[in-house]
Amino acid sequence: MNEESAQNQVPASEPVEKDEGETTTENISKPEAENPSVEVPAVTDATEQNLSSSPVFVGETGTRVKEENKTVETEPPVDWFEPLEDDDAHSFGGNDPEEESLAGESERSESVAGSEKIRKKMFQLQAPRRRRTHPDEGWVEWPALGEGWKRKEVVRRSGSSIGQKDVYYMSPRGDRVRSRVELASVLPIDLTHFEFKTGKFFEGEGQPIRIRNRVKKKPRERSSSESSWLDREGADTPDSFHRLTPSTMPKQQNSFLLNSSTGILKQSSRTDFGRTEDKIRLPFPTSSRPLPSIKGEFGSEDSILVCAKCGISFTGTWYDKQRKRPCCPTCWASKTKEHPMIRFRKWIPCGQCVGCHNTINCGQCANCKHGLQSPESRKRICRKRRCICPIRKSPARRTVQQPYITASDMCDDSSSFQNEVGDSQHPSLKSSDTENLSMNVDIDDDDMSTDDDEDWHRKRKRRSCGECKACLCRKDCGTCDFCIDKPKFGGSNKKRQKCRLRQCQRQAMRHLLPYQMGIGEYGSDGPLLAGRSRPHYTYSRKSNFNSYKGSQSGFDLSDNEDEDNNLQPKSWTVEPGKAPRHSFDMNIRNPQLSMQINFSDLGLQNGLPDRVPHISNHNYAQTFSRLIKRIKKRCGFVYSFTVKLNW
DNA sequence: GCCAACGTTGGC
DNA sequence: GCCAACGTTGGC
Repeated sequence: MNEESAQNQVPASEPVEKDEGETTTENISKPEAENPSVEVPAVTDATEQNLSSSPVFVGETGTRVKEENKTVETEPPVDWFEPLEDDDAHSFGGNDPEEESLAGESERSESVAGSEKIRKKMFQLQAPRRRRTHPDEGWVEWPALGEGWKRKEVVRRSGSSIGQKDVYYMSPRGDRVRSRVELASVLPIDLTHFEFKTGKFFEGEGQPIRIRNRVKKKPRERSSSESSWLDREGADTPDSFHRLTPSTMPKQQNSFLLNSSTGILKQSSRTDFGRTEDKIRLPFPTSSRPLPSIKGEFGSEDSILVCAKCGISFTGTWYDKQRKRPCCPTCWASKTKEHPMIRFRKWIPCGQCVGCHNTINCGQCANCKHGLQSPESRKRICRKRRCICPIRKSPARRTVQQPYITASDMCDDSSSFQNEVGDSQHPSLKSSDTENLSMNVDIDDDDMSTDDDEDWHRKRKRRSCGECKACLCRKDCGTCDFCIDKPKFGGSNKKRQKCRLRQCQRQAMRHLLPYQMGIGEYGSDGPLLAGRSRPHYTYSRKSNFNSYKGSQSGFDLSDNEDEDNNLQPKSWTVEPGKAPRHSFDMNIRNPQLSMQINFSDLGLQNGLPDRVPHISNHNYAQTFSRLIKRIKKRCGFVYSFTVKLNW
């Protein structure tokens, strides 16, 4: 490093160069050493200060641009190929219009720029200050491409792609080439067997011409949760144009596990299984290169990144949501920005537990047999190899006060995890969350397949069995509260729930079911009381109910109708256009409290007189009396009703 | 991109 | 504990 400093003839008075010298990696020093004759012009102090003191280097202000342009006249542009902090190595000193525009974009937003500055300053505390290299240094004669060609490798030391090594070529005419495409345009030879990264030609089957290391993913191989935000974020972020491996990120995520206690990053069961490794690999590090230790030296290996969140180095090209900083798979999985709290919504194998470490299929379990019977079908992981303490991942709408749970934390003591997640004191685990967690942790055959995306998909679909009458019904009743809420029925889309009539009789949450189901209407078609349990069922009819059925109560209880229909939602819904505007809540409660309806209160419950002449208390009484009779007739017992009338 | 609807949470 | 509200997902 000192040697390199000497070679670069860096003035000792330049603090940046001093600092940089101490952190320069071999990746840089090597080519420089190989080309010691390269003369490194001195950099003016003014420029140096500008470049070192501000995290925004490209056109931060008009003055800045002018200064830099002025500098260009007196000396070569500073590191035209190496990223300046936020830029990546593809930047050619702002020659790339796209990059220019992007840089300008970031600068136009003061708030963004401000936060960026803070972030960069913080990041600089972790990462060594980048060392500026001269554009003319580091070039190595590269006769493989012909006489006069030069090659250079540069390791990115900043920006979101920090740690990545870029290869550049320079033609005898001075054309700088940074990609195969550009090379092809400059060098009119057959580059079929030329590997840009290594700069070598391969013949025959020596090596694939270009290893993309990408999996041609089916749409369903990536959950929309990830794809959506990946796409969204990627589309939003300035550096999205050089997003590296977006489509494979979710899978790659599964390929790493971070033990927070040991700090060891290791490949997970996914890779251990050997199934995905063939098709999913990290894009930059070679497969033969061992994964770095937790203390892997920053920048000393290809694609070693330092997680901006936890500070752990890792291989790959993981970035946080904004792609602004490196983000290790574990932190990435959390999909939380800065907050150390995460919320799990999608299960991924931890890679640490017994199940994940088991690499041998038992051949006896249902999943193994399933695979043997129908190998073409979706593979299910052997039950013996199934992760017993999966990590839940995916972004949450809101950050919750949940401790940062790592794979190792859960693997070390999965029971504690269970206890932890079941802690009723935990805000995120109260009420529905506890149920959801227990629901998801309770893994059945399909819950932890080899494809966690499918798992998630199934979880989301588990509210529908697809077989019951309700699931097979494709038509909304148009009258239940959920239908009325729908925009197509003129609703405000606040409830956003499926028609009650179409709520799965087996798996829908019970509070979404038609109330009759709670007392056995669908009992013959599926397990009773399936889904999420609630103490009682409430069906609200608020002011968006504009009318009332001719039967006055909204309950069509005529005896000459099919009884099933009478107990279908449409029987208790109101019909638009006929009537007094009111709403009511009817709670079905303890069966032992039947016949507790105080009919005399019905019309006056809100202290209001019966303002609807043709609907008297007596009518209500009759209506509900008939209703109760019918329910009693069908079910043998009667729940009590609490009816609230909101006029 | 639209839309149905799943799943979650704050307010009550 | 309930539920209105709505962010988000997933199908099309």
